[in-house]
Amino acid sequence: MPRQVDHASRRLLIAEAVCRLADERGLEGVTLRDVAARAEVSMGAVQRCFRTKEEMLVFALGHVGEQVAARVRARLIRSPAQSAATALGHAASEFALLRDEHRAEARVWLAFLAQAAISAPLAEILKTNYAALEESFTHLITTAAATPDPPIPLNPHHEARTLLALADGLTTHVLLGHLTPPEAETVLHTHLANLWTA
Amino acid sequence: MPRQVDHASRRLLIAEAVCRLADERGLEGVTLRDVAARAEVSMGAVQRCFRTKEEMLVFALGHVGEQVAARVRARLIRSPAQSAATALGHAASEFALLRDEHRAEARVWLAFLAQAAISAPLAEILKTNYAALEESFTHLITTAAATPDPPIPLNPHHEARTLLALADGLTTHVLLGHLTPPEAETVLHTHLANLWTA
DNA sequence: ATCGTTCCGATGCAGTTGCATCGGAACGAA
DNA sequence: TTCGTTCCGATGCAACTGCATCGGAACGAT
Repeated sequence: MPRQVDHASRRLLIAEAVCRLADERGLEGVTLRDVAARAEVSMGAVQRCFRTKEEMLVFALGHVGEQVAARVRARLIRSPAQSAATALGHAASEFALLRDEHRAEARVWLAFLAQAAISAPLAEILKTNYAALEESFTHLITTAAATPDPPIPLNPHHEARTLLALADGLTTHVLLGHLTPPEAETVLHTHLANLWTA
Repeated sequence: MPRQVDHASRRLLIAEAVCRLADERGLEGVTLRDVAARAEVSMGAVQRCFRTKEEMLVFALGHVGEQVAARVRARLIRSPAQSAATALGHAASEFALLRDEHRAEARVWLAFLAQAAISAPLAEILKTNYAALEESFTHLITTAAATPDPPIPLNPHHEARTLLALADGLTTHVLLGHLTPPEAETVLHTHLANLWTA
């Protein structure tokens, strides 16, 4: 066996570079040369890891999706939630990428979102991610609605969709500067609060 | 006075071409040559109307924004609303671009949204558009909340923001195929219905 | 008819792009 | 060590990009 290289970790390295570039200049500013430079590998290495540019982008999007999902999960575990309702608040707030330190991630997400409207493979990945998130939210809402006495009559699946769309919209509006992160946070939490009092 | 050309209408013609291309291939697939071909003018003509490509894109975005705003306005006038509440429902549904025939417009909107995260001039235009929409919604909500007896205690400005973000998120999710247009429509209208019963 | 101005379309150009190619370095097996 | 395989980095290349340029067509004033 000749020289062997850890492809998996190199792919991750490249995906990170793609994200940093997408954050700075948008997805159309991502070129193979720049990615290679940013990842501090040669272009040849990039080409060996991914046959085409699109393959690289698809992998990078998958990576971002996992990061977001992981953060939501981590948040749920870290604060084991006095109640499902607060857990839901934490998860939604985490997903909405409202905090400044997630601004880069949010921009990458938006860039991929727009690209997915054109590229079917990207859209497929995003759909999978959204479906998973929707299910998580549905589950939390179901629990939260059943907890109090009397239970709150809600359509969990439906509310999960609402929450997901609202969070996405808020992320976008914060990125544009139409809302500030605290404003968006307020909107999000008021919406959740209204759920339990409706 | 030598040969004169209607610049304004030509700019509109070109903006339309930009939109059709952005719908098909995304904003990064929009090149001066293709725009010229699609608008059935020469590249020279495009260059005379807009000094740079960015200037062209900015104008095109302004055009789209006006179209959307005009549709919302038209909808409000066409059905002079038995109540402010139903008027709001119509306006929001119009803005969310959920119907199939607005799919192209929604894709263009999303493409510009992503670009605006990179380009300050584009972001400026979008912010203006959103601010105007937010004010319209605020006004409608104020009226709707004051109509019944007793009045409904709401923060109109706040609810307008929520509605705007929700509509945007729904548009995105429909474009991705995560939701179908009817599903999104249901989410939107349920949210509105909950407003008046909260 | 002639002129002067405005506009047009074609072409040129330097810079980038994604991808293909290839000689040689790196490394494990013998 | 020697060989065989795998990987690497540089380079090449055709296509495409936005923008500049320019000769001439179109057209109103004279």
